[in-house]
Amino acid sequence: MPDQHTTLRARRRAETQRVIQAHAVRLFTERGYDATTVTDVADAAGVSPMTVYRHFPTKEDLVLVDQHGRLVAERIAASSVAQPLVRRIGGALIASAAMLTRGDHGDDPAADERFLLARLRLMISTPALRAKHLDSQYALQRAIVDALEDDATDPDTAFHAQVAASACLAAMHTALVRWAEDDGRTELPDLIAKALTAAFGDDFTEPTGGVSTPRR
Amino acid sequence: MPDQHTTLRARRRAETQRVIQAHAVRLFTERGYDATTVTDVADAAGVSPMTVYRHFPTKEDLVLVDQHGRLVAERIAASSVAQPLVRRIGGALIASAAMLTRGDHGDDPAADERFLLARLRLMISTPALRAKHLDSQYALQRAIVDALEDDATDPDTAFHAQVAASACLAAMHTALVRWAEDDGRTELPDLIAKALTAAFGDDFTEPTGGVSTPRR
DNA sequence: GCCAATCTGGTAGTTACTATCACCAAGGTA
DNA sequence: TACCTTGGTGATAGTAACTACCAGATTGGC
Repeated sequence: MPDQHTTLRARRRAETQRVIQAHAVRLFTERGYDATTVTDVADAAGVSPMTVYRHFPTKEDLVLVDQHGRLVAERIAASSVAQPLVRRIGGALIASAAMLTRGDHGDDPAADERFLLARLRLMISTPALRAKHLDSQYALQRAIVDALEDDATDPDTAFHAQVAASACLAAMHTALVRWAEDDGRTELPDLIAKALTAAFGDDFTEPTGGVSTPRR
Repeated sequence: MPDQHTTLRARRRAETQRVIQAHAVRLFTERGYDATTVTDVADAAGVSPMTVYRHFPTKEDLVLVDQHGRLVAERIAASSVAQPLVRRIGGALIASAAMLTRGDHGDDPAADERFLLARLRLMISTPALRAKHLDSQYALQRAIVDALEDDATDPDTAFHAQVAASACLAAMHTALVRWAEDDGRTELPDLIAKALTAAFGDDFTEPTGGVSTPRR
């Protein structure tokens, strides 16, 4: 079996996924999420409802599926253990956001950002999407804690990591909402940095050498 | 019309709600949330499925409905505007948690806490419940910001309040999860205080010019 | 060209939820 | 007591998100 992702099958699979998701986000934006059935999406994409469910387990996944979690976890694992927790996590969140907004795969860089904004607006305004998105952020929180590699035998250390990760993600989420309300006019990484500074103040802005506390 | 809540109708209504929710949480815990249908709950409670939907708009509400949000918002509104944000919000969260765990309406005080624990365990382990619970926390975040009464004409001030509220709630949620994992053996208010301290350090523990707080 | 793996589509469910109807008890009024 | 409005309850029928389960078509390695 060729582990390359460039086999014809894999390329077709990725392409149909892209097409289905694009039509889904467009229809949801035009007619509303609840007013659009999965069958509508399937018809628009030129496939059967069954195929939609094959690629996206739930209707919500048509909007929520992305690579953000993977990006963040990789950045966390690559970050220096010497830095304070909020700085490690916050830095990874900012860097990942920069990658996402810059657009990853050529073509039209602005199109990627517009698509991201459209998805984000849906995630914020539609209760079902908002709920599942928040749950995926909760999953990301656990992934972050795992990626920190604290070898946390001490329950207090583990608790500290959980708190730091959840608070950082909450701050980022607030920045995301603000970014969407602003129609993406502000730079997202800057907004996230601002949110983290608002939450943690010096603990986030000042790196390791700071006068502030290297506390428990 | 008698605005008292003690009319026969209101009492019966509250009682049926209580009975339905109790049977629901019991069945969900015994058989699992997904494996239990709304009809099962209705049968156990001795009512029709329609009646269940009259009292609880969705299946998730059978577990999620509670008074926590109202408690927190009231405490926030009653807190001193002079205090820093995280302290106002954190204080309200701790005080509300104390009220919830102490049990509010007589009878068996430990029963209230056991019921709360059972609900919380379901909220954490069942994806659908977890997602909607997180979404209700997001709604609580906006309620908190409103209750702060900042008259935030300045968008930066509003942003700061959003960030503070979301980060505090994230810390509280981490404490809730820990509390459930611990089967409620630790005092919940203490856990929340610990989480807030872990997240914000001195910003939370040290009040405006005050000495350190009597924490554990 | 051949076989296994995969993609796709159709049918027939289950279940959460909604809309609409009629029935009956609660509670204030004559 | 008799009446009548209000609101809780229940049955029926319908929508839509899924979930097996089965059958045909296409790809990719031999």
